[in-house]
Amino acid sequence: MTTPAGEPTEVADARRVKMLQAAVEVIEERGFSETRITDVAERAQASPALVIYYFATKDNLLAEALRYAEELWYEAGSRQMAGIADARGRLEAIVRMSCIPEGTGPMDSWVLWLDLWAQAVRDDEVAAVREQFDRRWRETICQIVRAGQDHDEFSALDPEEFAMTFCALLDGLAVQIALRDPVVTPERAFELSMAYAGDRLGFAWASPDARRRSRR
Amino acid sequence: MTTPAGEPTEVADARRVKMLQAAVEVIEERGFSETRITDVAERAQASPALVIYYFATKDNLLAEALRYAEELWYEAGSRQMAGIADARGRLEAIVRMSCIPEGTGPMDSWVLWLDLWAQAVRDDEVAAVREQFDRRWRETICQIVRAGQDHDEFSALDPEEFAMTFCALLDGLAVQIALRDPVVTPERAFELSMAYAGDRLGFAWASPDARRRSRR
DNA sequence: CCCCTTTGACTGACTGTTCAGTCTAAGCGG
DNA sequence: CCGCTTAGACTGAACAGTCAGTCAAAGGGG
Repeated sequence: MTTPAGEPTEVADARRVKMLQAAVEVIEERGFSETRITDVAERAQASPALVIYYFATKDNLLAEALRYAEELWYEAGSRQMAGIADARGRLEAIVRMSCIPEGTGPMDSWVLWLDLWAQAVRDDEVAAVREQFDRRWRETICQIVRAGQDHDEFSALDPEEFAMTFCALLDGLAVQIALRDPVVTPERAFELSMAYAGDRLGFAWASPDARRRSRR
Repeated sequence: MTTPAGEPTEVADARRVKMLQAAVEVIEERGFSETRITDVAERAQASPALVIYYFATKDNLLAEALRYAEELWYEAGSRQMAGIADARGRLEAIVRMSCIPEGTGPMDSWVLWLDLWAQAVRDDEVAAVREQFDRRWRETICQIVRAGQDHDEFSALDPEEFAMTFCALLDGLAVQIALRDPVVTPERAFELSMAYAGDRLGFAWASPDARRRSRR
């Protein structure tokens, strides 16, 4: 066995996290397949050999880095929603987070997800991370919808179906945002998402172009 | 200059296309970054050096391969829509094509698009291909909507806005389909897309679970 | 003979991984 | 308190393999 044995020390654990953090950053900058162990090692102030010492193989390092990033994203989501009582507000918070990059933490954009998807096609380990992430994401939406329905904030519709469609919409918009499409700006994506949610869930969403709508 | 000079011969042009076709196939099988010149050369029954002779660099080859694939996809779309008179039918045809893999030609799935997106983040040439593709795709949807509105098939809404949202929805669903998500099957994606379109554009879409809906 | 096409052989650069061994700190018998 | 041992953390240097791109030369049609 080359990996650290038995119980991980606190020191070793901190190192591990530092390397994962570094890996996430490098993947974002250079892309998944262009990420070299040396880059990660440099950023984590360690030698390439040490990185292998901790993660055994490059593939494993990258897979764990994606897992770590997913966890970060999810925690950020929970933090955004915390303290918001009404379902509509929670939905808005989460949509805003998903559309408008904030620059908090190492996940300042969706570019990582594009790499994740591309890799998930052929890499089973990455595919598992992707699937779990999507499941959790849909489940989060589902819970918000159900809570809103219980408090008569939202109209009665199948939460599963709504989540499936809504998450797909958010994913699709996220692609445009990540690739900086000149037409689909983050703000526009946010408005479109909320307009859809308001329409389906039955709440009024005051969009900036509400004037045009109110005329009809 | 190492590339074939002046006017391309018919023979040389056929070779070129064969190589592009081969490249697309290899990219689909192995992924963009794992595609080696040797693989493409082998499949096109040529030597690696000849591939370089035609395309100068690997990056150029791959970029042109993506352009070629985009063209194929677009032609397939036109073929699907040809002969369908009503806008609703054309929309349905195009959504079906985008959701349900057919296996016609080298584009038997969306996996290529995931690679395209991931590469577009850092490669300007690929980014240009992506942007053009998206623009054309949205424009196609726009035209269908406008045609439908002219014949009073569809209700009056902003075609641009609809196209933006609808294309994002299709993209998001395509991701799930390409990654074979156990929940979002191709048929389900097709139904969800058409349900959304019917809802916004104001036509009745008889979904398989129409019984449940008609009860309320 | 000339020019375009094609190739096999080669190379130079890159990079994941191994390995032999160093350094540090803790455990422990005396 | 001291020396000895052990184990984990860590590293520099080398290895082995890969792969894009080069080049000199051959093939072949006009």
